Amino acid sequence: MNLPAVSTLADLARLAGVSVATVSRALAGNPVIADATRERVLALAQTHGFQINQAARNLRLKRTGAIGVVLPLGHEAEQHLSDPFFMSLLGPLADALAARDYDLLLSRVIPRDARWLDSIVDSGRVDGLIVVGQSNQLAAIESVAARYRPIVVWGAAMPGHRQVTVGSDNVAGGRIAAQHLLDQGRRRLAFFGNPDVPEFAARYQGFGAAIAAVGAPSPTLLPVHLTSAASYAAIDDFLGANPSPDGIVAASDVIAMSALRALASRNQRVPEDVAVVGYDDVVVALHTNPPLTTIRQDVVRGAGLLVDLLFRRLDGQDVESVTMPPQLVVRGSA
Amino acid sequence: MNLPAVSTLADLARLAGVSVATVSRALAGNPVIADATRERVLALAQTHGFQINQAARNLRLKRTGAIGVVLPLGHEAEQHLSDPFFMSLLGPLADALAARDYDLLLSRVIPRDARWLDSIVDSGRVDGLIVVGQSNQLAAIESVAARYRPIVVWGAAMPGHRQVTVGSDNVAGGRIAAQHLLDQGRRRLAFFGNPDVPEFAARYQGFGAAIAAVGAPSPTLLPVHLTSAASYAAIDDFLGANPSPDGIVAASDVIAMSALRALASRNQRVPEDVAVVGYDDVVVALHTNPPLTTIRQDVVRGAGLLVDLLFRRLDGQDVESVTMPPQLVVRGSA
DNA sequence: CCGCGCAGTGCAATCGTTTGCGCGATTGTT
DNA sequence: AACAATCGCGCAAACGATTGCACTGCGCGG
Repeated sequence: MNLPAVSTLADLARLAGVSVATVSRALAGNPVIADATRERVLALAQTHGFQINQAARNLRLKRTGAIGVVLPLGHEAEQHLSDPFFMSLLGPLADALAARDYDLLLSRVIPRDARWLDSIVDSGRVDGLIVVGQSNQLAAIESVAARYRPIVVWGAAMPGHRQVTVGSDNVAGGRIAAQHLLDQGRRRLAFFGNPDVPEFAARYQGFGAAIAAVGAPSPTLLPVHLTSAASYAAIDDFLGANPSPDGIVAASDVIAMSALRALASRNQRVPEDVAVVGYDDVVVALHTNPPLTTIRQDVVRGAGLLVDLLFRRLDGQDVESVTMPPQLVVRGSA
Repeated sequence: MNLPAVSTLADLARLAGVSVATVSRALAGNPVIADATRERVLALAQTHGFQINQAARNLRLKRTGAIGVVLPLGHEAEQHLSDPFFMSLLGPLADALAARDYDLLLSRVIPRDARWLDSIVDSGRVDGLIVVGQSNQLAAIESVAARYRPIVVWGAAMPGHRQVTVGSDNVAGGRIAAQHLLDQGRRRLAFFGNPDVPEFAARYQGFGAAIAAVGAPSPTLLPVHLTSAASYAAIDDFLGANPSPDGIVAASDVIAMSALRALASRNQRVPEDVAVVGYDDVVVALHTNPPLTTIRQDVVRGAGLLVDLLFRRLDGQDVESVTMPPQLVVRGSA
């Protein structure tokens, strides 16, 4: 069958013997159209594989039909790919946006000046923005959030800030991780991670609180960077220069993996000599040796919430940041 | 300064005291406009931060301004996030497309029927398609490529096929990996990976050829799945039921990591008892214990080439598939 | 001095949808 | 039976940019 391509409402209107306006309303499910007419139009659209022209639609509706998803690479600009955890948010985000008939416009940005976010917002290419990770760009995000409604952020909720965030309860996560180590009788604990990143700061805070609560010695903080090479070097140096802790909480699984490697190279057994807890439960956490005990964040739910809140904001609603409970996944490393 | 928002060509035209047409031409750099006029318009656009309305522009130009990037999840539909290697292509792709002023529309698809790709192509939301990974969808891709020009694929070049591909030379990669093991005197080799995936099949082919060339015993093929859980189980079963190989080439780093873990649980030392070579050099390959020896593919160059070829096809040019040389990265595991 | 060419600009149609408004036909009310 | 209140649908004006064509002056050759 070689049907003539029907690519516009006008084509469809001609076939159905009605006006363009009627076709438009029929497809939109506008109840003012008679059921019989609607069915006829819908059937024709179906058989001819009609797809509406989004550009025209968006123009008329004064929207772009796309949501920008931006990955700020604030720390470690030289690293050309971002955190595996953030990448794992991407898939679920794509799905959640597709479900609402919005496109996902990906851009990853190395912030070079203070106005990088402004220029994305003002580009007019997106109807809203999802920022994945606060990185060290809290101020830039905050300044945009103050003037631009449709923006939501994956990260830590900061009291007093205007940005709407979705994230797991990092304080609780840090506390749970520390508690897991304390429960095993470990007392010489260390935290590996850069507290300039807000999420990490919160994890460190919970970590410290749990330790203080049981009166254990105050922990060590090693502010390692996120690139593999740098973090490994920092950790290796640390282990060489200090008496080894008997428990480590890493701010991310990638850091935890660096720690595992550094410990192995110094013949420290995990978990016997040193227990290690990661954070994120990225796919490969299962594959380390030993498999990584870690704090899981629910990316699917997180992605759903991000999209949900974003559209509520587009609707003009005022919404609250959401923090989800993290979950301890016990494997071999602690 | 509180300038009135200048959001359309008409606004700008009013300010410049010219017509909309002139502004349009000035911004487009059309040489028919007097230099003085062009400069004036450009200056005004600059100071008022004018951004052209893409929806209107795209409608008029009958294009969408977006390139679809699709990740087919053919094998292992239940896995909700795709291969870390493919994710690592995403960033460079976003950059390369942004450089040409195209948006990157992300969609990941679990192929449920034979026409999943057709429906993306016919949706009219994109001007072209980049398919990242052939998965087990070679036929579906081929059938679309036969009727739709602007599509390029990351994967293996298949002689006689119509799809234009960019990828590393998987046969060479497999050969290099095997050769590296053979050079160490290892002879009882195994390949872990599902040859239904074209890239993997090519790697296996090169692997086998290198072994045959030195007259070593013919290798074992274990067609493991890509999900972590399944691959670990399959490898563990295999190691339990068979005499252990002394060298393993995995079709991907993720599989290699499963292998490392399974070997560790059976107290096999790596690389002393068994050497393991991975494929892809994903970020975490550096963090395994021992660090993974692997075959690196150049994602940045690959992304650039994909975009390049795609736009050449959009231009109507005929282009050839490109295969890039892979590179052995020697670390601790082999 | 007339007319022709050309540089520079404006007019208006066009891309495909959405939607306020108006109009005829049908139905319901007294 | 007359009139009002629906109901269903079409007309036409947007949305904002691009572009073929027409138009206005000006310089210049004949």
